[in-house]
Amino acid sequence: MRISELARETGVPLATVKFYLREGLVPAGRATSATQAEYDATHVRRLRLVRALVEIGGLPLAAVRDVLVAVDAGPDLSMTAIGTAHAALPPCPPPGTGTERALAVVESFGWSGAGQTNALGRLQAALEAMDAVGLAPDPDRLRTYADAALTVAAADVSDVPAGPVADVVEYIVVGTVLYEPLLLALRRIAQQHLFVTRRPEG
Amino acid sequence: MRISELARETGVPLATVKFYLREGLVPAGRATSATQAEYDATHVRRLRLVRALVEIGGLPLAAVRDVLVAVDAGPDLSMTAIGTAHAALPPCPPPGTGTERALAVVESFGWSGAGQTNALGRLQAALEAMDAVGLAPDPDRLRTYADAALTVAAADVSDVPAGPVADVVEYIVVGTVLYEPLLLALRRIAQQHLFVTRRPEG
DNA sequence: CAATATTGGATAGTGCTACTCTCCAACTGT
DNA sequence: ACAGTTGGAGAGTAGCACTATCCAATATTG
Repeated sequence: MRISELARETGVPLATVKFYLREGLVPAGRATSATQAEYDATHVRRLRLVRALVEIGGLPLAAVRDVLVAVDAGPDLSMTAIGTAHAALPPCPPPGTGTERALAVVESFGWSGAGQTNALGRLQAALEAMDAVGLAPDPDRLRTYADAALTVAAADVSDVPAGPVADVVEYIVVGTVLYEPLLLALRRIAQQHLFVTRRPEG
Repeated sequence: MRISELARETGVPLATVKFYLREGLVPAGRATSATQAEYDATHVRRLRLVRALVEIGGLPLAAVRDVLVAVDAGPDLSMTAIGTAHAALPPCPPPGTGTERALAVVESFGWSGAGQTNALGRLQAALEAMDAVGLAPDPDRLRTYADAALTVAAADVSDVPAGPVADVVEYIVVGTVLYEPLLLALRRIAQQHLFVTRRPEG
C-alpha cells in the first residue's frame, strides 16, 4: 500500500499523513525506491490510533507522541503499565498544585498505591477550583463519584487481555484515553434522562 | 474595588482581566469617571468561574462565552436547564457523525429524553473510534459504564439546589463541566489502586 | 498645587499548535 | 516517451489565548 492509499483508507488528508510521518507519529514505510514506500496494516492501525487520540481523546500531538513512545517501549522496570500510561497522559495539573489534599481524600477511600500518578494533581486542582467558585462537593457526593470511578476502573483492569506486554500497554493507554469521553457522554445523557423523567411537569 | 485589585484578588494577570472585559466574559465595572471603574464580589466570582471553566474544564473561550450566556439567560422555554447547559458545552461531535447507534445504546438502557443533547454525537463518535482501533467495549462493560454514569448523574441532579433559576442553571452548567475532571481523575487513581493491589507481585 | 503613579481603554504583536501548501526530482504505468 | 504520481522537505497559514505598548484622563502624594 502506498501513502495515498493509506490516506484514503483512513480518511486522513494526504498532507496530514505526511506531516505525521515527519513528526514520527506514524513510522516510515518500507522504502522500495527513492520516491516510493510501502505501507501495511500496522500503519493503518497506528494512524487510526493517532486520530482517535487526537479527535476523541482530545490530546495535543506532543502528548500523542509521549503516549506512543510509552506504547512502543512497554512498561519500564519502575512502573506498572498503568503508571506508564498515566505519566504520558495529559492533562497535567497546573504547576504549583500540591497533592496533600487529594492524597487525604484518596486515603479516606482506603485506596493505596496512587502516590505516583499525576491524576492526584488534577484531583486537587479540581477541588481547589470548585472551592474558589463555591461549588465544592460534599463528602457524600465525593463518595458517590469515587464509588462510580472504582466501578468503572474495576471493569477497566479486569478487561486487560493476556498477551504481549506491548499489547497490554496499548490496551491500557488507549482504554484510559478513549473511554473517558465515553464515560462523560454517558453521564451527560444520564443527567438529561433523569432530569426529564424526574420533572415531567417542569 | 478597582481593576488591579480584581486582578490581584483572583491571581489573574491584569492584561488578561482587561482582555476578558473586552471579550465580554466579565461584565464591565461601574464607571466612576472616565478612567476609573468599580468592581465588586460578583466580578470576582465571574472571573473565578471563567478561569475554572478554562483551566479545569479545559473549555475554549468561545465555549466559555456560550456557557456564560446560558447561565445569564436562564433556560429558555423549549429546553430544560440541563439541555441549555449541554447545548452550550463542548466538545461538539465531529461533523458528519450520526446518532443512530448511540440512540440504540441509550434506548437499550431504558433511558429517555436524550434526543436533544449533543452528548449523543460524542457517544457515537467515541464508539466508532473504538471500533476503528479494535477496542470497542463489549456490552457488559458498556453496561458497567452506563450504570456508573447513571449513579453520578443521580447525585448531580439530586444536588441541584432550590433557588432562583439563574442559580440553578449556573449550578448545573458549572457542575457538569467542573465535575468531569473530578470523575476522570478519580477513575485514573482507582485504576492505579486496583492495578497495584491486584498485582503486587507483578 | 505640582509631580508622580495608576487607571481604563484601544491596538497591535507574540507564541503556540496543528495542520496545509508548494515545490521538486525520482519514479511508475501505459 | 511521457503524463501522472510519489516521497520528502520547507515555508506558509489559521486559530487561539493571551501579552505588550501606548495614551489621555484621573488619582495620589508631598
